[in-house]
Amino acid sequence: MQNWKRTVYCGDLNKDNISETVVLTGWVDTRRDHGGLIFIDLRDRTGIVQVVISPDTVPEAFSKAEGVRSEYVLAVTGNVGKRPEGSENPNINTGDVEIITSELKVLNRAKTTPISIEDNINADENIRLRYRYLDLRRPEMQKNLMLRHRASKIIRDFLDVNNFLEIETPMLTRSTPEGARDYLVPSRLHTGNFYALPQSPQIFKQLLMVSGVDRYFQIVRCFRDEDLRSDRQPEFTQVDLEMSFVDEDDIMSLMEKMIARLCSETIDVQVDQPFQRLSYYEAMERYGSDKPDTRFGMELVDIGDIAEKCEFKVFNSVTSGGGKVKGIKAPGCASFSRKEIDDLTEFAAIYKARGLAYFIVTESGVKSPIAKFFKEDEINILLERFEAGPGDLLLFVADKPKIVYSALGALRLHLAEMLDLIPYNKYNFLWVSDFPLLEYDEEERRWVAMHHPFTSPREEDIELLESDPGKVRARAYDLVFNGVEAGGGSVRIHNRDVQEKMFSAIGLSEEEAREKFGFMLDAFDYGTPPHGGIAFGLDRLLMLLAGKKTIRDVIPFPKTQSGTDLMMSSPGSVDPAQLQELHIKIAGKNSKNKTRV
RNA sequence: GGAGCUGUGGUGUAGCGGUUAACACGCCGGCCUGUCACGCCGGAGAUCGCGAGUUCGAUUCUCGUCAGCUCCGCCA
Repeated sequence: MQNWKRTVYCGDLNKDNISETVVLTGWVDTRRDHGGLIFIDLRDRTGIVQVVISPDTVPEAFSKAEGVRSEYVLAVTGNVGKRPEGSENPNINTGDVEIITSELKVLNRAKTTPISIEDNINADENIRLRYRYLDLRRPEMQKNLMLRHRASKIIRDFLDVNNFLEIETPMLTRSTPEGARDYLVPSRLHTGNFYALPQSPQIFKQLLMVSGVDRYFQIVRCFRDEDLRSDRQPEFTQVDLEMSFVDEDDIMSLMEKMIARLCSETIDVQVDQPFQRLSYYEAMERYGSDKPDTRFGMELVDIGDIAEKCEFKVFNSVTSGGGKVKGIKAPGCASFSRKEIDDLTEFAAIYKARGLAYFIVTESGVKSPIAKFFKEDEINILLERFEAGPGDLLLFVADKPKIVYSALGALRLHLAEMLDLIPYNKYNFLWVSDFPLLEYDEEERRWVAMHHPFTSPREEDIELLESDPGKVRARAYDLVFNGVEAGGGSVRIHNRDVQEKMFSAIGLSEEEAREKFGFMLDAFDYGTPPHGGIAFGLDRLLMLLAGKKTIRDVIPFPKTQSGTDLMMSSPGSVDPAQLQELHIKIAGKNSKNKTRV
């Protein structure tokens, strides 16, 4: 009686195993049938190993092997043999050995798969998502799953050693004002009332500090019902933590150690500490972004002073109206055609820039429709400031600061990508800090918290909360990783008076504050330690560590851009009886009740 | 809510106002005892996302629609 229990993983075999008898299980990666000899590459999550089946020695196994096809599930018993001289395969880890089959069992058959199980396939994401279980069978996706596991484990171990307690917080919680749109869950026991899924465990972790937990963490799913992007999913995972009796430097320096360890132990990259720090204002001025990609230069250059004096009306009217005029140098792009420059203008228009002025720098001077508005010395100062020489192209945007930043910031990234100026082997981390506590929301016509309403203002700015809210600086910091916001946190308000002032600054009435956050204000009355914390987007960290362009590649079962799951067809309709039980009626004729097949 | 790109055998692509819709991989059958992108021979497989319009004729042009992706808005 043959025992078919696996004794070893395919990818773990090497010279040391030679002459061992092993039992392997796995999927048929490829089958090479030479008529008189069959090779099967057997694959499991560790890799592949070549299995040889000879008709002379094992005719029964051979005839079974003839019927085997790709992705069949097999168990193979055999001897680990050294490959014949010259037939080693240096391309695979197990290439020195092969399995001389003695017995073979087909555990299951497989239809031809809609996508092939190999790396570098170019299949439509549509199909990959519909057959996600097959997509995940591909080695690169398996690698991502393993990376995810490794990363969580490294983080968990690091935080454990540093005295953090892993504590779970509720998933059924309540909707609070501010922030993203909530996912709601109807309450059956309380007709007409709803739970909300957490956008983050923010309030709970602060209350845990009140409880004396001192250091908390959680690797936790969060939910935000907003539109999706390549780095945004409706449910995503945060590495969430909070510490008592610390200031921002304590948090940042500990987190730098954690991130550095994560990088070294997952992708063997050593990152320098301390991380670079940049103020929000400096980040916006130099990169046009609060999450600058600092792997390359191409910084924005301010020419407000020259614009102010020049004859070009568009420029000087902007400066006199409180706007900004800034530019960027596209190195070696003087040869751009009219069409290419038009395309850049169109690109800038996405960010509401009304125009894109340009200077083409040549040996014989500057060519530009607006050059005539500038004096020669103004042009020279300008070229010097950009360190521009013949062959370069200068691009300018004049507008409200916000538009100048976002248009040029995006243009900077766009050009860098176009010109292949981004060193993809670099891993740059930086902290952006000194954010404004509040920003004015034109639509709602009120101040809103830039981070969240529990972020502490700087001590010396507290008095400005009432007089000049826009000037108040927050004790907040974001971790930026290769131009992606990978995390953010702050020192929190731990004082009832300040918290009430904050609520009032964002236009939350006393009644509302009491109704929505009364429990929190109450908690602050019972001895709340100073505390602060941070949360990282685990999916984004993994995306960057894995060198992927979207977090979907590091999420086992992600949603499409329209928030659907193509594999299980969610969201889906529910039985009317379920709705009735919840006292819910679907209003409106446009209610979608279709089920995808 | 908006903009752009994409949609052709199982997969990835080519193509064009009239084609027998082409190619590669895969698949099926045959041959093959050292391959590993195995090789050789043969074969099957596509109402060109869906709907309407223009046209003698639409996979091709136009409009709409659906789906996927990228982005703006949104995302404390």
